[in-house]
Amino acid sequence: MNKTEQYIEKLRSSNLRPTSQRLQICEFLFDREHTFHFTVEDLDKKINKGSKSDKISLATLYNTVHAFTKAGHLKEITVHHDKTTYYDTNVQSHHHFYDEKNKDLCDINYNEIEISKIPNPPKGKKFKDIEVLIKVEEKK
Amino acid sequence: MNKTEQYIEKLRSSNLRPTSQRLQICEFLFDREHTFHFTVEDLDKKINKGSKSDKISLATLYNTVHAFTKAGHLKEITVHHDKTTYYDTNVQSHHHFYDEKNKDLCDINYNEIEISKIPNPPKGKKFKDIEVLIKVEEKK
DNA sequence: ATGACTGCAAAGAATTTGCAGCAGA
DNA sequence: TCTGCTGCAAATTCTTTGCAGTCAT
Repeated sequence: MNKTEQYIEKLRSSNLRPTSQRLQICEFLFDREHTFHFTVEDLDKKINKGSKSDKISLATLYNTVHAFTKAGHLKEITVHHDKTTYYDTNVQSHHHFYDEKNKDLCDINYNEIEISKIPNPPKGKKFKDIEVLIKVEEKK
Repeated sequence: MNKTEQYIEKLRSSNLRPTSQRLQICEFLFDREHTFHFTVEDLDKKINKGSKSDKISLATLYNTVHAFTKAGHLKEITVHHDKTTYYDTNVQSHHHFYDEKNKDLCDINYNEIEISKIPNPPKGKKFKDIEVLIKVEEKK
């Protein structure tokens, strides 16, 4: 099974029609070795650069990213003080280093952080997930 | 020294002129026993409700909140999946519980969470701060 | 008097929405 | 054929900016 077929399968299994736009986006997002962090604007710039035809409209990029997130193929991530939403191709629970100045975001594996003490959730609530953001800055 | 004088002092010490708007905002934000989380929109709604006169313009609210944050009287906080910026009157380093559904945010003291293992920052970067967000949901 | 501050309205950035036409099942 | 998807443009939401008038010092 080649890559394109895999993407078609991925889409089908989430009840998403494998349109050419979505396949193009899949290729861009998932055909890479490492975790990838991006914003919709990044997608727009990278996918729609150059060739005048073949542009994928912003609305479609937003639609697709939302659909992928809902389907569990992408994960929204929180970045401090930043109004634009970032997405992560690493959908497993994990943490991040973040350099606010350079907007430099870097994954931390779940098992690289150990939390030895955690408070009880407020009344009537139960634990769902934990996210650690380690803010870093350049050494001078 | 009464409260108003304290606020005037607070402002003066940050090189901010104690205007009537700023004092009004101080009173609203700091005259409370517990930590307070808010957005600029909250401020607008709560401070500008009712009385037709005396309204503080949105621009001034933004200016003031920014000035207070810069001066260290407020802290910007990150809330997952939310585009509006939240501020916290608790300016010490601390963590949060967050219920995404109800947008319910709750402080966790710094010492209520203990992290026993933490990875080394990426090359050329040094540790600055750590923020833990524990996502919770309602028990059913 | 002289800066700083306020408030309006306009501009901006990021995202969403409505809808007509197109394309995959 | 029948929904779902795309793309355009307009609308929304949150925030910032320019600037003239006002206020604190």
